[in-house]
Amino acid sequence: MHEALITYIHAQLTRVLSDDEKAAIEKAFKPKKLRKHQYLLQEGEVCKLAGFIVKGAMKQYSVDETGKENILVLAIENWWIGDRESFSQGMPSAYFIDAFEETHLLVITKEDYEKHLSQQPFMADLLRILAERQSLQLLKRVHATKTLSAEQRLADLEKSYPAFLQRFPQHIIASYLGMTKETLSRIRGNSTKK
Amino acid sequence: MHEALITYIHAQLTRVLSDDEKAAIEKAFKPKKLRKHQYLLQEGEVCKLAGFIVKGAMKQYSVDETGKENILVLAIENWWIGDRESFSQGMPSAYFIDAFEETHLLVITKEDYEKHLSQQPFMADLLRILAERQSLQLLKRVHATKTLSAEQRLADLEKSYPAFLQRFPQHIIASYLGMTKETLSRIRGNSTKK
DNA sequence: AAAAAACGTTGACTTATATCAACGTTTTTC
DNA sequence: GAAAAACGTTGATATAAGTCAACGTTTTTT
Repeated sequence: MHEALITYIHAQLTRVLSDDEKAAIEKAFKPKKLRKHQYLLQEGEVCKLAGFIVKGAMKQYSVDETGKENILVLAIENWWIGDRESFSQGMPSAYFIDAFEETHLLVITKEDYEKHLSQQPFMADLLRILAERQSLQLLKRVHATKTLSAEQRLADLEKSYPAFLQRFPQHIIASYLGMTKETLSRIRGNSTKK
Repeated sequence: MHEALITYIHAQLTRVLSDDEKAAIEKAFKPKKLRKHQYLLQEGEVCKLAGFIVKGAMKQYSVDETGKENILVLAIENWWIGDRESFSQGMPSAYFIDAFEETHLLVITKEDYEKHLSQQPFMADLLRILAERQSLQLLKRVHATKTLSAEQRLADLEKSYPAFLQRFPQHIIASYLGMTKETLSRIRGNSTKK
């Protein structure tokens, strides 16, 4: 059940976990299955769960006045999902998170984290590593949106996260990249032709 | 000399530091003064220093083919500065970092970190807290550039970091916000008039 | 204090991307 | 397996913001 997560943590820390550490993880994280289109979080709710995706695909997005979805985060196997700000500070979320396919998660609540993992020193390291990596990725994304054209941003995604392109339909990718589906369609036409 | 940094760390950790911990900080961080326009880092170099700004103001930016500066990060007192990716992975940086005013830093090298701070458990917590905060800020910034107009982004900055607006000239702010100085000028005209 | 550089504003024009709309194809639902 | 929904493409048009250029003001340099 928890092998995927344990393997993942092992890889992040570049060391194996002790039996105690594994046991703590198994106690803290509970399996949760979401059907396609099911919400993990809705705007206005406090995010009670942080999840590790064992299988499936999810998206995090906001919805504007006109009902348009604006996709901020895409996540597939071996990614984390959840609104961290809402989760850690207990404030209402501005986002929706839902399953784009049937998705199998391992989720943890704040209470289970406190109870089983907060005293584990390896967790401070793991959380630091994950936060640092995420902040590097996001800085690149800020830089990309400031400096690259729509076409270059697509090329960048193709290079950095090709899996997303196979996994999500174009209108989702377009929103993630900060352009309309029409623009993405035209851009793809160009680069395929050349 | 190091009081500002110690006070800052104290605030982040929400606990006081022991004399030992303070001593480790004082050994690891060295004062460094930069004159106006002096570089801390240039594109292509490996970032050897991470700095805490005691007094002054700095900017991190890339320069495109046409010579245009694209400002990614602005930092003033009590902010950190440095290219983390280059610093921690030893790769050549894509960015310039320079002092916008005469600036007084406390800087640390990787070697001094390893020697004096890497065994200190409080550092894992501090680094985690900083990385988590940064990643929340960056996610907001990604969201803002995806969903807000130039005018709304300015309003957002006025609300979130008013100090920047007093500290940096408009063409710097404009670049940081991802617009031209002309657009910023016109936008300010609008909101002032109303 | 003069000269040079940096800064901010305004106008005319351009451009990348958005919007709106129509239509064919594929996938999902019941 | 028929109906509905989701998806992708293409065309016509609109628009926010960029570019280029000129000019006055403020700040910095020497």
